[in-house]
Amino acid sequence: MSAMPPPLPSTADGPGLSQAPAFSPLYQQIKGLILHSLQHGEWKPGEAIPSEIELAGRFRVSQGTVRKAIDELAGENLLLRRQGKGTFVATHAERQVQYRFLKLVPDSGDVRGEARAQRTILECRRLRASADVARALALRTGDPVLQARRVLSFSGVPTILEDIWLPGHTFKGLSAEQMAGYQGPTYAMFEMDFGVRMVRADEKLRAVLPDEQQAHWLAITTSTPVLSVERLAYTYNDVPMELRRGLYRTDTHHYHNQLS
Amino acid sequence: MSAMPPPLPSTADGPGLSQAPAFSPLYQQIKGLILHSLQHGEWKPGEAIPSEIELAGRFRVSQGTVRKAIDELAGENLLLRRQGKGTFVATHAERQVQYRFLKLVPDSGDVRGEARAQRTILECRRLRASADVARALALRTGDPVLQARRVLSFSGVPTILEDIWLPGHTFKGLSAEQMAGYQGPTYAMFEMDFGVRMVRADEKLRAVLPDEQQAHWLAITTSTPVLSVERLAYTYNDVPMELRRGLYRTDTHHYHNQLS
DNA sequence: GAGTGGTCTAGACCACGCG
DNA sequence: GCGTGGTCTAGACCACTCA
Repeated sequence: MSAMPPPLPSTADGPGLSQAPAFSPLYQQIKGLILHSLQHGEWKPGEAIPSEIELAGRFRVSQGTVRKAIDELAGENLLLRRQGKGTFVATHAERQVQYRFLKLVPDSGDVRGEARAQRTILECRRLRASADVARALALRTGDPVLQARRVLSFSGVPTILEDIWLPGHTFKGLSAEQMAGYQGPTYAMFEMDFGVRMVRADEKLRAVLPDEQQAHWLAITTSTPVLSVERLAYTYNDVPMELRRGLYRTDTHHYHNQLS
Repeated sequence: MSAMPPPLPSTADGPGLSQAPAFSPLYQQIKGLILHSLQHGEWKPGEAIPSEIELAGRFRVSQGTVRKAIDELAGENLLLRRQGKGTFVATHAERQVQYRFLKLVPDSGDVRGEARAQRTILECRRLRASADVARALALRTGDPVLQARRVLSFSGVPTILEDIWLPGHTFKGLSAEQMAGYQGPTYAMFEMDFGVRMVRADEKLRAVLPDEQQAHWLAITTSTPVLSVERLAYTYNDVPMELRRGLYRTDTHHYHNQLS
């Protein structure tokens, strides 16, 4: 006999969901439901989601349970809590967390807001996925993909040369003008124009020598080592959505990583 | 009139602590107290700390408040929770999180437990801090420091060459035998023998060419680019405790980084 | 079965932002 | 002054570990 009636004892489901396996705490199920709404664009990047109390009512759970679900989503940078205002869908357009995935910083001074990058689009075309690109993006070889090549310069110095591959299906209609013209992070443009939000990414780093062409675009010699950065970026649910292969000059910048 | 008497209204202090500035939640103060005990070795790495209920009693707060403090410390990898068993002081000797700070992984297969590193100590001596080393370790130029140089090999292939600088005062008596003989992570040895636990670190990465000597130890040519990794590791309270300058071969391995 | 961490609830109050 | 998130409490029950 329980003095406090738990509306959803153990693995039961009020909101309309069921699990088979081990045991899923209520707040995890709530988290899943919120995640589902995020994926399906019920609330757009930058917008506020309903208040904790309202969500608690909707899901028939206590505010504390909703809170724990939101806490985790905020910890994963999917939501952003602002005391006194509400909880918001995170976006790459935020002033504070702009270029969250770019770990290259100038050797002197850490002020990233200072010298903003200038973009030069060298190429932007649609083609068929090669075997390795297809594998990375979970496509089939020959599927349509978009490829862009660009140079990022800081204070007029070309510093990053990168190739970007995107699934052609999702990014239908992306143009060089769009890549060049948008003010702010490219990932913010992806959110605005294609409803695709990059949530996390894996990077593989290597030291390499550039070939003739690469050296040319970076205004260095072929005997200047550069940092090769291969990034695979994911949207919700661990779906890979972008492959990037970049070369970073590290004579005036360095790649900064925080371990904990 | 409050129906529930909060023993420490707002910024008051039960456990014996006071703040001047803005406003410090109770659980933050509790966190500080636990942190203090960790720093002063009240509980050693690997040991269990008192149960939540016991700590709640000691600090005269509710279990929930202690829980939130511990949650944050666990999130920072200072504590490790194990359901049914207790909460433990984190250590670099844990099987699962061994080499947590080493981000170099073999290109094929991610099984880090497989091919364990073989250490070769090339050098281990005491000397006086140069200006840059002193600045990094928050010492004064000329202060005693320990310096070690070693090669890490995987499957017999020399892959990492690194120099390590440590404050001579704290690591008095560290010998080459100790560096070479210890089984397991070097950071675990630091915990055991010197009571120093590395808690977080910053790394700066660059692509460089090795000089003659470096190339020799890594069994490569001077025209093979390598990854330069400068690491500054901190113990509790953001006190810098170790400077490492490593060169990583990236022909068979890569530096893996997870962004989120 | 005792003890530990993990979940869930309900309710009170606080800090913050904004009209 | 209201609404939002943030803190704190007290208590019940669940899941896990180990003797």
